[in-house]
Amino acid sequence: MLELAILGFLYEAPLHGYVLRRRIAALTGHVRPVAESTLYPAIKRLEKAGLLVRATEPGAVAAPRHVLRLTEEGRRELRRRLAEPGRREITDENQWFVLLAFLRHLADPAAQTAVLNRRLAFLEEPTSFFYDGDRPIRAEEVDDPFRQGILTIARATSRAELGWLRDTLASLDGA
Amino acid sequence: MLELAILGFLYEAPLHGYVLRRRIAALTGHVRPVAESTLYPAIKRLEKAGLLVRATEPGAVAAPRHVLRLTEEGRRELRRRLAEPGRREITDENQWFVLLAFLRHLADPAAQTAVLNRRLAFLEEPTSFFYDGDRPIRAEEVDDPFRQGILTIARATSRAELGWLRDTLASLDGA
DNA sequence: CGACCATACATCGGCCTCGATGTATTACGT
DNA sequence: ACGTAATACATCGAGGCCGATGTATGGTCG
Repeated sequence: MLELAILGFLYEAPLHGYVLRRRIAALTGHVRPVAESTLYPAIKRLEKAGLLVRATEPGAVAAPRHVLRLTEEGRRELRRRLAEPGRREITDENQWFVLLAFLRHLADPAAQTAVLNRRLAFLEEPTSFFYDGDRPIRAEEVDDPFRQGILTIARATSRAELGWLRDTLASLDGA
Repeated sequence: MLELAILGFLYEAPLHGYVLRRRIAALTGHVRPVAESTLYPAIKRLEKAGLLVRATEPGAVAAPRHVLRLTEEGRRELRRRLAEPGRREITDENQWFVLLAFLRHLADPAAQTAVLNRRLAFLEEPTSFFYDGDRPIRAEEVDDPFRQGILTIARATSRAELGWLRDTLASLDGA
């Protein structure tokens, strides 16, 4: 998820770590902040894997900056990760949102459609949070107001996303 | 999050690991599956911390089971974690849902209200995913349909949850 | 009667993440 | 002149999570 965000932001323009950090904080930080001690090793990993290169520039404001730029391999890797997301990226809303934030970088509308269809299939699987044996329990049956909340909120989210997905798939198909 | 789920499920009744695993899978598994190799060490940690004890029973169907039971300290610890959640449990929907699933075990309605109010405060902070400098960008301004989706879905979720929160807070206040 | 699946638990190595801490510079208020 | 905050990067140790793999047993189905 972190690596995807790094690749995604660098895909558009080279950035140095500090700005990258603030972009990531804006994207996912209110929900799941990323520590600096997680970001910098992640950058190093990607560098070691040949997905990005660093160029040291004198610091405009403070210490010298390392401007990060994706290599051609890095650009391919982002597109690959967008086109072939793991199951977690599809099911976990946090990770899914990161993927969505960069899905525009997949040039082929058919590839974008394929990814959205995977999410659609996941959302259409009937799932609950609570079961009576194998039978999913509906919000109306639960007497605990907090568990009712979970089901209510999840249902509203699902409904909104299904609507958006169908609209977007239709317009991708039309285009 | 995992530990909270273990404590929460065991709070109501002693269970053995396998059943516990299936309960957790139902609660969070469709979004974020928990590997067995994560669950069993987590149980051990809690045992080592004196929060639960194991009793070996001959297996009804297969191998012998370890029936897990919370100690008095374990019960206190669940209530403590519910009453004083970390920031992540408030902001991350996945973790928040786990907390909500067990919030009923907090006997005091005032304590429940306090937790819901923390979530309310978080949801009322104006946040976006994308910024133009410091100014949050609204869904209507984004031309990328995928980023529009993120904002649309997040807004729908937020609206639904705010409605539920206000209703629930009102009824807790009335009770 | 043999294959396979569900039950039930466990370990190991590798990797990722986090909190704490450190270094250095510039800007700003007071 | 001095403290504090923001900029900008980095390391380290502790601990958590995962995939792979292992060990049993009992039930089901062809």
